[in-house]
Amino acid sequence: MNDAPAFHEHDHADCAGSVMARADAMASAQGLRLTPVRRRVLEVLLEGHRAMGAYEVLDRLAAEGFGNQPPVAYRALDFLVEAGFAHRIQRLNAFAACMHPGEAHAPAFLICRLCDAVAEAPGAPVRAALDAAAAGVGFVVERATVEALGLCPGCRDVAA
Amino acid sequence: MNDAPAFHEHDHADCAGSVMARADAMASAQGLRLTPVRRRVLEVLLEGHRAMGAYEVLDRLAAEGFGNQPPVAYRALDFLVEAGFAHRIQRLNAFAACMHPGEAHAPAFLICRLCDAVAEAPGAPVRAALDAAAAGVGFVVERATVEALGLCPGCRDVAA
DNA sequence: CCAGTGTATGTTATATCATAACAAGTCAAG
DNA sequence: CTTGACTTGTTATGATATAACATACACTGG
Repeated sequence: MNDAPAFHEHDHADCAGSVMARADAMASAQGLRLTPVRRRVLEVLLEGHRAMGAYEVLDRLAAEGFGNQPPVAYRALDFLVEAGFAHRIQRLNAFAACMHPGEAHAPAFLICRLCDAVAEAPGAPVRAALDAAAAGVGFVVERATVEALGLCPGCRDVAA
Repeated sequence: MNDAPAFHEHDHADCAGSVMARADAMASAQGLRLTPVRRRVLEVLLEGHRAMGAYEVLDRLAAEGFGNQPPVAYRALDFLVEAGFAHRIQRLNAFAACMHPGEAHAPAFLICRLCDAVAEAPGAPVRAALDAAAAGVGFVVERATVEALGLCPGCRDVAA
């Protein structure tokens, strides 16, 4: 976990497939049920390879014969986040597939303001700095949200 | 900017007053108009000394004869955030007065999940770590959101 | 002074994001 | 084959946020 695949050229079908395979393995190993709806939501997130709103995901589900009410999407998304298969991007009120399921990580998100791509950067050093700052005032950090808005390599070049 | 006043005992009227005075000075210096609505919103945030939702602020405004529609609150809050007099806390969909107006800072927020107090911690080291991680993949960080959810000193003791 | 311009405020309406509560279906263990 | 845990579906509503337009205010140049 030391690069940000979303910003590189890559065989996306392949990368999505491998993430999906790892998620399957993890789910089996932990007794989590990756049901059709949940599986499909994860696939949709992987296909999009970007942060997607719950209602956007819901539209996809509805078009494929799943339920068409918000809780259907929110429940599947909440499950995926809880299981570590997806992340919630607070800044966008949106969700993105985790590209490193199973690997312990404290992700920092890099959000391109032009193309909306979202990449996970190694967040451990960031988290360490945050823990240190918090410890200075006696605060105990349980969960951290680290999100950067800016320009990805491609859009930076285009903008220049 | 090297502590988190929200978690300490302090003369709050005094601290709010001094922040307000600094905001006034800054606004004058920069030609920003700290109008009655905007001023009152900042006062409300300072009085609460915690993150407040836009509609909570709006209720206060409405009770005092200002407009009672959402845009009134959102516009004032957006102005304060833009001017650096307040911060938006993404995690809570809420706003908090900036306790260090005018000082350059990259705040990291410490949010107590029990008492909802919000403090600003020194975020420069965190930001530096984030910039480094982003630079590794060619991403340029323009704005960063760093928010930690956990326990403040007081609630940690109570919980123990 | 006062007309013109830009900014701020107020209001109506609506868009967007999210969850509570309950009903019905699925499936495996006993 | 029934019970219990979980998942999915649906209805309804709550919470957060903004678009669009009208009105009021305040400064500036004539």
